[in-house]
Amino acid sequence: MIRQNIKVAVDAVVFGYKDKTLNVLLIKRDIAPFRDSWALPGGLVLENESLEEAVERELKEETNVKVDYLEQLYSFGTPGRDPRNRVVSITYFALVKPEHHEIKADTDAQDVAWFDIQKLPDLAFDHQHILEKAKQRLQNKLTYEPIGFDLLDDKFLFSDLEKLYMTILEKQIDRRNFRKKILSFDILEELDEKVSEGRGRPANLFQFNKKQYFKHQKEGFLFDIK
Amino acid sequence: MIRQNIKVAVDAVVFGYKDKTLNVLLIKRDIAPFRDSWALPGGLVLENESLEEAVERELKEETNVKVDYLEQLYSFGTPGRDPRNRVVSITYFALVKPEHHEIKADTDAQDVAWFDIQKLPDLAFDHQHILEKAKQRLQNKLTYEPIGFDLLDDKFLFSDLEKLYMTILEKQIDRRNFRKKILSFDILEELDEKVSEGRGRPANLFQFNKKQYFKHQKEGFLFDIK
DNA sequence: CCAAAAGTGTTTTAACTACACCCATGC
DNA sequence: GCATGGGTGTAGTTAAAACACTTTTGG
Repeated sequence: MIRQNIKVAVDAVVFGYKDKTLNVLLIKRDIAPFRDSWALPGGLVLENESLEEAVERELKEETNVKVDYLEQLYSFGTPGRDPRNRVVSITYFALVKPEHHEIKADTDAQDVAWFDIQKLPDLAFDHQHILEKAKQRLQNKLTYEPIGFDLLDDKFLFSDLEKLYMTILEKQIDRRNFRKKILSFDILEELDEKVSEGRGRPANLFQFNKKQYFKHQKEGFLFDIK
Repeated sequence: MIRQNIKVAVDAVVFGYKDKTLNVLLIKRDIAPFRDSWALPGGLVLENESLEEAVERELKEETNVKVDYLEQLYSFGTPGRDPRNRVVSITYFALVKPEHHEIKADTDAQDVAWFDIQKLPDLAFDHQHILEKAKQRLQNKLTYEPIGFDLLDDKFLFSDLEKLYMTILEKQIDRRNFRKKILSFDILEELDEKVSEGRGRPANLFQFNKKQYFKHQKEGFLFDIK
């Protein structure tokens, strides 16, 4: 067998929706290279864990975050992307709901923080590039899968969902058409609870019905928001 | 740094369209494990080549095929997927035009062959699973990117394109609506050449105009076939 | 009663679907 | 002249886009 000394790592782009903006979870590196730079959470895969287990372990260790949605994003393996050794990184795309935001730095990290996607610091390695790819995935995915609900609290206002779509897709959306479209999918439950934001007419809370979504999906229904 | 002994490989799912059927390029393994089984072409990544270079090299070595389209598919890394060592495989999705079909077995392979996707043998490792994923990618991609042209000769009949779509998407398509739709994209050139298939009215040859496609794409046009 | 956000319907426009007959050639 | 595949248009239906006023609350 050919002698090969390539390391395998995982990195995660974790998105959270806070204060009406899209945020990414970053760690401040405590070791060289790129010491004191901000970077995506991640690290080497252990001998006997799956790739997903590696991501979840690293996220727990480095940030104390447990994600609500996780899927593989892309693998990066250009020689030289890590100045120490050849490292192939399998990257993941993750979403967390606001209530899980009890972040805490730990292993190999001096600090952990959420960054508004519009106000990012310089990132270590090729992490800027990875983040771009993740952002595109998020934008695409939002239009054909109901992943927006993994960024909101279980109970949410329709206006929050709408703002989330506008923020992430970076465009204006007509309130009436949007509401009509989403409601026509029959995947939301309107709760008998109203919330007042302090001013204006109180709004109704809604809840995503995942079972209903899977049921409709099996019957051939396609979630699709332009 | 943590001791880690995971190998990094690449594997490719290469699709070709022959005799009005969708085919996959497979090799017959000449070494253990799974000796004499059919498998996807691929192998370990060398120390100083990129992942794409590794795929292209392995395809050249094992099958003598040079692909017309290549993109990353997915990475598989479950412990135990290779009985020898832990191997993480970064898999690729590739398309070849019919004229490049001069396949030839070489390194580590007793044989190379095209298999009709409907008549596949048992595959080594988790290659069946990888192939499923590739097939889904092909079906999806065909509807929102003009990759069908990478499976046809440079000059083709409209009926070939139509049959290709029906074969891959596994459904009937209305000839008139399909032609109308594709032509409305303004990405095909109708050539002044007719071809007779032996019987029936001779048909016109068409050619995909990639420049025109990129131009329209920049202007916001979206290729989309239902 | 004023400001602020929530809630709601109709009309116009564009895209998709369904569908059938004539044409050019080889034998 | 007949069998075979190639080429074309229209009407009906459905989904998307555009658009403005009324309601409920807090201060």
